[in-house]
Amino acid sequence: MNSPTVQIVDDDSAVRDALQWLLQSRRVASRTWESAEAFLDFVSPKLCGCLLLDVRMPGMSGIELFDRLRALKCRLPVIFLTGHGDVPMAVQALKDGAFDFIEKPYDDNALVDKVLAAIDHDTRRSAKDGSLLLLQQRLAQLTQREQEVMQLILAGKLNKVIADELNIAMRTVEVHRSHIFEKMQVRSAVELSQVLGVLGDTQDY
Amino acid sequence: MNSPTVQIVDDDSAVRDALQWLLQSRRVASRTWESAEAFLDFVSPKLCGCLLLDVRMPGMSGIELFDRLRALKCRLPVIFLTGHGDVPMAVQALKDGAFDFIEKPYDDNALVDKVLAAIDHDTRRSAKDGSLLLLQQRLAQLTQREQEVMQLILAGKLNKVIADELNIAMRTVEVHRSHIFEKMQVRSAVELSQVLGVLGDTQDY
DNA sequence: GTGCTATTTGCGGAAATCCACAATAGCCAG
DNA sequence: CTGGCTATTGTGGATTTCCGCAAATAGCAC
Repeated sequence: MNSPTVQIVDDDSAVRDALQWLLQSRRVASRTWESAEAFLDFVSPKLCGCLLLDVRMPGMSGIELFDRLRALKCRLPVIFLTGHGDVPMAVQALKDGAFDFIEKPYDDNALVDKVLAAIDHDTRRSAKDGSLLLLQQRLAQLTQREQEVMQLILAGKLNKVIADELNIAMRTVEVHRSHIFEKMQVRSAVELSQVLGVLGDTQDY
Repeated sequence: MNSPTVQIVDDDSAVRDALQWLLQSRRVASRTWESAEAFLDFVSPKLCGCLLLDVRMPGMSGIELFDRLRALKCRLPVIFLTGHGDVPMAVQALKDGAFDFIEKPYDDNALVDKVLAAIDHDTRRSAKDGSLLLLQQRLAQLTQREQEVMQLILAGKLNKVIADELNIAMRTVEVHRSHIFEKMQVRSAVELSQVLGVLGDTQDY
């Protein structure tokens, strides 16, 4: 969809311009916002790249915006910018999943490096999310009954046992079984268990 | 093995005593060290609990000790203590896997909470490591050939195909297969794939 | 050499899976 | 009401898995 872009949110136009100029000089696309509210109006799950976010702003603070974005499931990596060396805040932000926390004045090269790292991280995450989504779409194709049967298959139960537990004929289980394999695009219960295995560990940083 | 203990490393005896007294008053076991070197001599993989570590010390710094511990695969959660609000250092430490980063002067209750959280984290990690170790011990029981066969089973291949690829009789594959299930204490290829699935995601914080 | 383990193979049968062909029944949309 | 989807079941056969019984070869340790 979109190409990786750095979203810059800062109330100080001088900072916004400096950042945008810096990134532009390194061939990194960016877009600026003068308040958390303005960006929040624009935010969409399709965004990719990263977010350069000033902590202290009139109105909604960067930290507040960060919380809102998390609530909105926006997974954009966030790099905080702050002029006030606040260790507890930095620690909390990172523990809450912020990608980085930089003090102003910042070093140009260091900042660009961190931005590039964040973009790279987001690119990888998007790819992972993509295959995860594909998997979930396949899962969604399964009918209710098929999902029930699948659970029992993954529990390692024999068709005979599954038939018993669901009070249906073994033949019916066999039919469901083959439909499940077909829809999930696997050829055995082992493969099924493996492709579904990655669903458990959806972590970030 | 050991009961959870807080290892306190600080060159200032007043700080050491204050921390130990504080923890003792909350019924948390602790032990103190006056230098990174002293602790490093004592460290063992059996330790559990957490590490309260002063950043700035004569000789080896807390950060240096932290690096050494990581190299030694010591998984003890580390809470840094520092008197100098250094945001970049805190950020780097957390990104490197430190559990927390606290500024002096610290709030007693907040510090104890973080210590308890770290101990809790370590306890969970130990449990996870334990079952992981058990799994690896079982894996180690498999002979070379059995491991080869297991790989192919996990690739979803039929016994017939496995026999072809290894240039052995199908019956041999069947024997290996049953030995594998027996040693790994599972009753089907699906279960096998599931118990081995957790091996992929050995992460921390 | 003897004993132990790993690796290999064959035979034969019980049990389970996979599948094509065929059919019944309920529900919902056009 | 007719066509499509879902769920269900049956028959019968090909293929595969699982397993006990039996046994041969090779390497390694005591």
